[in-house]
This record gives sequence, C-alpha cells and structure tokens, in this order.
Amino acid sequence: MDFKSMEEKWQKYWAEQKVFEPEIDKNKQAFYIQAAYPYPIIAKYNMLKGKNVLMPMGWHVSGTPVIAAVEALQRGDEKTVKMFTERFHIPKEDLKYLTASPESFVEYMINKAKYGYKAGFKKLGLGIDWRRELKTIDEQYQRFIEWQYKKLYAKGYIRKGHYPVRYCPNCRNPVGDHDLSEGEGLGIQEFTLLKFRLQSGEYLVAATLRPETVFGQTNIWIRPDLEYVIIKVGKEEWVASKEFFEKFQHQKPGIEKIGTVKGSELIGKEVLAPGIERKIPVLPASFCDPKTGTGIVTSVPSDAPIDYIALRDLQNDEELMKKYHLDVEKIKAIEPIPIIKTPELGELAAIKVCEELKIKNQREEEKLEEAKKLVYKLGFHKGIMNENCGKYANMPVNKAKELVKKELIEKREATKFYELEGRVVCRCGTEVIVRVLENQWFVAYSDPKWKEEAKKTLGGMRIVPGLFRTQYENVFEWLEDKPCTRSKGLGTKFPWQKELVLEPLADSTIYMAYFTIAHLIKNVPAEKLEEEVFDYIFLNKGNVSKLAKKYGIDEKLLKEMRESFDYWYPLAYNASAIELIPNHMSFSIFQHTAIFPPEKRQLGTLNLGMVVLEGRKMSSSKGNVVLINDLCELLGSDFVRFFLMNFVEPWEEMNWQQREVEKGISRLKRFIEEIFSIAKNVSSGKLKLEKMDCVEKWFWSRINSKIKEYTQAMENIELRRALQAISFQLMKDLAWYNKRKMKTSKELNYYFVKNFALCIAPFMPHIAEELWHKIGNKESVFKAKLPEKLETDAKAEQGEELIMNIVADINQVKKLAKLEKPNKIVLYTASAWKYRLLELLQQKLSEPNVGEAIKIAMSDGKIKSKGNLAANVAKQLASKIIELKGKKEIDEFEVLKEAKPFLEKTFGCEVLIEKEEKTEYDPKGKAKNALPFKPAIYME
RNA sequence: GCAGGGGUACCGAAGUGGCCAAACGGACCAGACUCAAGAUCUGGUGGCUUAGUGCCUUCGGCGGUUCGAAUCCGCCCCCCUGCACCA
Repeated sequence: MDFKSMEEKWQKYWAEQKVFEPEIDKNKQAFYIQAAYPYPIIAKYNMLKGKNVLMPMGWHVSGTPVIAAVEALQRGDEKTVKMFTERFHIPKEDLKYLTASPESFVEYMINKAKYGYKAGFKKLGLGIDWRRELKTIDEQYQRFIEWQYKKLYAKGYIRKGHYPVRYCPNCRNPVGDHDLSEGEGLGIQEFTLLKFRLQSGEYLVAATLRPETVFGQTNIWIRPDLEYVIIKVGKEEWVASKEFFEKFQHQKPGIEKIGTVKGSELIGKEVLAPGIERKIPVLPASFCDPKTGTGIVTSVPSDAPIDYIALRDLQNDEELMKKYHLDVEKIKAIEPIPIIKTPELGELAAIKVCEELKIKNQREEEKLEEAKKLVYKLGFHKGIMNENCGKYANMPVNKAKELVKKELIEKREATKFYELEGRVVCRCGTEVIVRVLENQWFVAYSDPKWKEEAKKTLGGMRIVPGLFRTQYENVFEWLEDKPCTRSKGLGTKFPWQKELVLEPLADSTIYMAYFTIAHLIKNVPAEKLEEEVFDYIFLNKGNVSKLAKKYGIDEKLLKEMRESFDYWYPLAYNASAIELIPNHMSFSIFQHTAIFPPEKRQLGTLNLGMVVLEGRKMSSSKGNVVLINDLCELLGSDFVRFFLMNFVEPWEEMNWQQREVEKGISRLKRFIEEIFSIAKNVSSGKLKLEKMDCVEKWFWSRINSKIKEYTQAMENIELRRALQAISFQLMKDLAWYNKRKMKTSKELNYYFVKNFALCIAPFMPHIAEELWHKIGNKESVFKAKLPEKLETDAKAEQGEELIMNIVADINQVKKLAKLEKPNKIVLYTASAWKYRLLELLQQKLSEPNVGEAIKIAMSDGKIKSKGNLAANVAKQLASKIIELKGKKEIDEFEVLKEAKPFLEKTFGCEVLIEKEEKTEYDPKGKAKNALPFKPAIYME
C-alpha cells in the first residue's frame, strides 16, 4: 500500500476543509492545548469526543542560543557549519541568510528551510492551526510581554536587588555551564566573612561556612611567611590575602588596596572575636591558603579537625612558639570549647573523629579532609547547640547557622562573601570568579501572598501523571526570587531599564493567552498596543468604544479578541518536559495566578519524559540527533507517530531505537493492510446480535471491551496503554476471529473497521481518514464521535476462553503423550454436581483453604455421596478459588458442540463431545477428571 | 548535600497482597514453509518433573508484618532528573 501518497492526500484535504482551524462555537466545549508531541494525540482524541479543539504553535527564540549559533556561523566554526549543512540539509549558498542577523536566521529556519521544524511538523500531520503562529520576537508579542511585566510590577512582584553570578572577567559576562571548559556544575557558596578587630583598629577577616561555630573560637590562624594586603573597605581597613582582594573587588565595588603586611608581623597579637566579644590570639599555621577565603582562618578546635590538630601541633612545639615570642603557658592552656552536641560524636566532634581516624599531624591532608566532611555533615543534620552558645542553646545547628549569620551581619561583625565550589574556567581560558550584580531585577516568587494563591491554583489543577504533584508542591515551597533580566540575547526589552532584556524563562509563562488572539492581532501596529488595550482583551477592563477611538483600533476587532480569549481560556493542559517542573511549569502557574482571575488560568499540566536516541541523550552539539522530517520520509509519518507513542507512556523516558521500530513496522503494516482488505467487504447495516454465532458475539464483545479500555486509558493520558489496546491486542483478537469464524458478517466487519478508524485516528490520522472514507463516510473522521455506551458479553468471552484453553491443553497433552497425529479426541464436560460444588465454594470460601473446602463439600448430601472423588474435586477447586472468583456457569457442552467443526479442522481428526456422567466411550477413565471450565481430555 | 522518580528474567518493559515462574515486545533456540536466504507461521527460553501436573529457586540487598509478598513496613546500596541565569 502507498502510505506516502495517502499522507499527502489527507493533509491537503484537512487544509481545504479547515479541520484544524477551529472557530468559536458556543455549542461546543472549548478545549485548548499546547502543541508539542504528544499533545496532538490528546487534541485529536478530544475532537472525537465532540470538543472544539485549538492547538497552536509558536517559536520561542528568546535568549542566547540563536545569537550563539549566528556568531559561530559568522566566524565559520566548522562544527556548527557542518551541523547546519549536513544535519539540517541547508544548502551552502543559503548560509548567508543564517549569518545575516539573528532575525534572518530565525525567519529562515522556521519558514524557508526545507527540513526546518515547521516543515517537519506539517509532515507529521499534527493538525496545528498555523494562522496563530507566533515568534517571541514579534513586535506585537513583545508589547504583550511588556504588558505582562507591568501587571506584575503593579502588584509589587518585580523587585531589584543584588545577585551573585559566575562571571568571566575577560568576556565581561555572566557564564553558564555551557560557557565553561572546566568546572561545569560547580556552584556558588556563600561564606560568612568574620571581622576580627585588632587593637590598632584594622580588621583581620576570615571566611567560614560555619558561622554558628563562632562560640567555639579559641584563636585565629595566619601564615607567617605570607604577605597580606591591607584593603580599604568604606571607612574600615581589612587585612586579607591578595587573591581575596582581587576576587572581592567584583563583589564590593570601590574597595582599594592601600598597603601590605607580612603575616609574621601579626602573630602573637590579640583580636576581638566576632559573636563572642572575647579577645583571642593570632597564631601561626602553615595550612592557610591565600587562594581559599582570605588566607586567614578562624580556629574552632572543637568542631574543625584541622584547627584541633594544628593547635595540638603548636602546643607540642615549644621552639615554634618561642620563635614567634608567644606565651608558652598561655598557648598550652588553650582548650577546645564544646559547642555542638551530636548523638554519634558527643560534644567535641573534631577531637573524637581525629582520634578515630588516628590523625597524627597536619600533613595528613586526606584524612583531615575526610574528618572535616564527617564532622560537618553530622553537625549540620543532627547537631544541637549547647549551653555555651548563649541564646542559641538547644537549637538545631541547621537553624542556628542562619540566625547567627544574620545577627553577625546586622551587628556589622560579618558580611557575605561568595566563592566558587572549585576551579571554574571559561572557554576563553580565563578563570571564572563570582561577581555580585548590583542592579539585578527579580520576579518575586518568594512573596508569601503570591505563593499562597499559586498553591491554591495548583491545588485545583490536574497533574498528569499524578505522581509529580508532590514535586510541584516542593518546588512551590522553596521557590525564591528569580532574576528575570540579562544583558545579552534575543527577547523583549525590560520596560524599566531598556538596555536589559527579559530572559527566556521570563517571557514564556503566559504566552498561551496570546495564542487565542495571535491571528487577530497580527495586523495591528505594535505601537497602538498600550497597556489599556490588553487590559480590555484579557481582563475585560475599560470601555471598548473609547479604547477603539483612543488608539485607532477597529472596535469589532477588539471585541473579537476579547471574545476569543474568553472562549478558549482557561488552558486545558500546559505541557512540557519533566525537568522543567522547577522553573517553566511552576512559573507559568505563578504568573497565571498573578495576572488572570481564577477561572482563566490553567486546568492542568502534562509532564513529559525525555527522548533519548539509541540509548544516548539527544544533543545537537554532539551530532546525536535525528530529524523528524527524515524519519517521516523514511518510515511514513503515521508509523513514526505510532512508535513515538508505543514505547513508553508520555512522561517516561523514551528510547528511540530505529532497528526495533523497523522490525515492528512490518508487522503493523500487515495488520493495517488486513484491515483495509476487510474494509472492502463491509455493509453499514445494523448489527443483529441475536443472529450472531458464538464467535461473532465474542469478537463484537472484544472490540467493545478494547474500546472501553482505550477510552479509559485516553482519559488518563496513558497513551501507550490506549494505543496497545486498540492495536496489538486487537490484532490478536482479529487473528483468533479469523481462525475461528465459520462465516463472514459484513455488518460486523463494518463495525470493526469503523471503530478501529475512530480509535486510531489520533495516532494515525492519515490512515484513519483513508479507512473512514473507504467504508463510505463523506466527512472527516475528526467530525465524527467515539461511541459512548458499550456493552460486552461475558458469556461469549468465557465461552471463547474455554475453546482457547482447550486448544492449548490438547496441544500440551499431544506433546506429552507423544501423539503426533491423534485419531480421535474426546472431550468430557463436568457433571452438574461439580458446578454445584463450585458455586458453594464461591459463596463460602474466601481463601484457598483445602480443609475448609472439603468440609463445605461434605455438608451437601448429594455431593457427599460421591465420596472420595468429591473430596478430590473440592481440593482442586479450592486451590484455584481465587482464579475462579466471579466465573459463572456456562453451557460448556453447547459451546464445545458449536466449536466441534473448528476443533476437528484444527487437529485434523474426529472430536467427540461427551458429558462426564453420560459417556459411553471412556477407555482410560479420563472423564472423571473433568472440572468446571476444564473439560477432561482423552485422545488416541 | 537537598528534592523528586526509579531498580522485575538475556534486553526493553507490564505488574502494587493470593488468578505470578511473572503480560507484551525484542533477542535467542527448535519445528513448518522454501532449492536456499529472507519474510511468515507454530512451539520453547530459571531448575527438576508431568497426559493438560507438581515441587524447588527467583523480582537491587538485609531484616520484619502476613496463612500467603515482586507487591505492605524498616534500614542499606545503586541509577536517573532538577537545584536557578542554560533554554
């Protein structure tokens, strides 16, 4: 069959008939969904349920990727050029369109590229309303985004503050992971910078991750051989390493170096320690690293293994103490101060761990590192502050940490200092530092009122699959203010600081509302789209006539836009990848909540799994991509669609394996072709149930139960389950029906083909449409409705099951008895009393209890009279009682009699159907083995 | 580290208290068809047994609850995703 021309034919037909260009229809319920696989399936399914379905498509081109690609092409980057010319099949002479400008790049990739995304989506037959297409750099769209941010600003949700970022001093730009050649994934740590005042007024500064341990400070460490710098910070003078000064410049503009001081000059002095207002000595240590923190370290021997060991080393080294003219007795008298208690390590964690690990001196760096991690971890999770910690006594460490930090900063005894978790290097080769951006704009997702309201919205939404709800709830809990502007990239200019651009996650949260009017607003000049205009369209504020006059926009058009938004909203599902739950998906719920009234938000979210290719992550930079266009070309779009859905449910990770798909396709194609051949022999007359034989009733019942299963699965967005029910499972039933049937019913054929076409339509629209018309329909299959009330015939299904089991059992016995070709097969159905016994057991026995079963059997006089056999049967039935639950008696004798010709044909010999108690032919005494639903078998 | 999701036979993957030695698909093996290959069909794929059976071992590990656990509870190990300026 020529599936390819079938695709073209129906795509043309749909376009002509405007099947996927919905107009407002008040008689139909609106169903609005976003377009990305697999929504088209859900969209089409809802059409078949009689809803008016809108599915638009847009292009999110904000941010840096487009710019980066254009720049790479401009400088002729080989890899990038190769990617575009080979992977995306772009002719070399067309590259000039890509390098001309980001806008030209976008235009070309969307509309001109033969293998571009749009072409691919069209090829897949997605059914998108292209009239509503938008790009995030469209002028009108940008006006809409401006409006959005003005609404947020008015509510106080746009705020300004500082923000630490990873920053390349050479490129003069913040850097993300993809900009790095080393240190991907390393984050920013927030250190507390403690200030220790010298008698002379200057401060020695030390960075720590454990501000709560200030209560255990006994001294501070400094490297005698190192030259420190003196820095002017406001009115204060700080002493720290040169490396620190260089880094801190980016976090505190305006500081300057005003001198230097040798570490050894500071040894032996006393400083006033922050948080405890006690004087402690400055002592020498070799482990202070100028590159880490400030090169000065505060010493808490109770909870920092290195401090403890260094202190002990010093106390044992009188010569060293004398060298620096230290008071030996005083130093020796220093003792760790217990401050934190954990069940595992007691009150002096560092000492305990050093002893356990048998750390001898400062040179055992690896062991010290291990000890530090252990103490830190336990202390943080299980530690409780003790009575030496003043008002923080009895507080868990993880809580005290924040409070102590806050207090120290408020008392100006400390400040914040940001440090990278490790060495991070930009692609340009420069080492990355942390810079604090002063004028960073934020969206205040931390706002308690907003959070509350957003949680309410979430509470009323449908999350598919449901198991992700807790994740959303957690995200909502910890979501903090999110920076929303940046200096580089495509996108909308930030209204209050035009040199900044709204970043990509900021302009993609309520665009769904824009789609409802995208086709109408296209020709309205952007400059007319002032705040009030959108206020009217989306919030129904103001007077239309006045607005129309004031801005020179057609009043009818304004009303139409208003009506369109009102009709299509709320959105049925917002859908995106699972990894976007912590940002895009949650932001979208927040922003809908902030801007729109409760009845115009979102009804649900659909969370989709990743697609991996042959077991590896898809990545265009690594060349591990496959274009949907190429796939459709090769396999046919209906088949691509089918297998995209067939592997896993939408939210699970899908591994596209070409070989497996190709194998599966041939089977599927045969099935489809078989259905087409059935479609040649149909009659649309009504089914006459009373005239159908057992097999036909069975097939009819199976079709109905599969449609039921399909419908149920579709409602739960279990697309794979739905698809399998209607394809592979039905395929099996069809095969059995073909084998079993005694005559052909055109009506039943019609019933089968019609329902198959309907159910498969969301998945394989072209094939469905072809089938639909083949059996005589004149309108699009998408104008039809799925059947709703479906009956099944339990007796027919049980009867056929009996035949299937008998066939399997006969084969089994044949094999075991080593009878290649039996001459005669005799089947004996069970006596009435056995059914009677089964009924009793079904009523009285809830678990497979043999003793109880025999008791029940013997309580009935008639059954009891059968003696040993009765006990035996009771035993066998009891062990299968759960399996037999709910099975009702059928007339096995009649069923088998009807199937007799079939059985004789199948096994190529005479088949006798006998009743256990009436049989005259039972040479081996097999008849007594008969059980309900399990006739006895004898063969020779 | 924190949060969320997982670990099932050779592989992918169903299965949430007894119909489970575990659906379905792939791979593999045997048989049928064929000159042959491919395609297709039939059967098989934990072990031992057997006229359609029965028993033993198995669902990341270890313990527990239960007459009964892949499924429920506790602890542990491993994998995936996200953790914010990357869309």
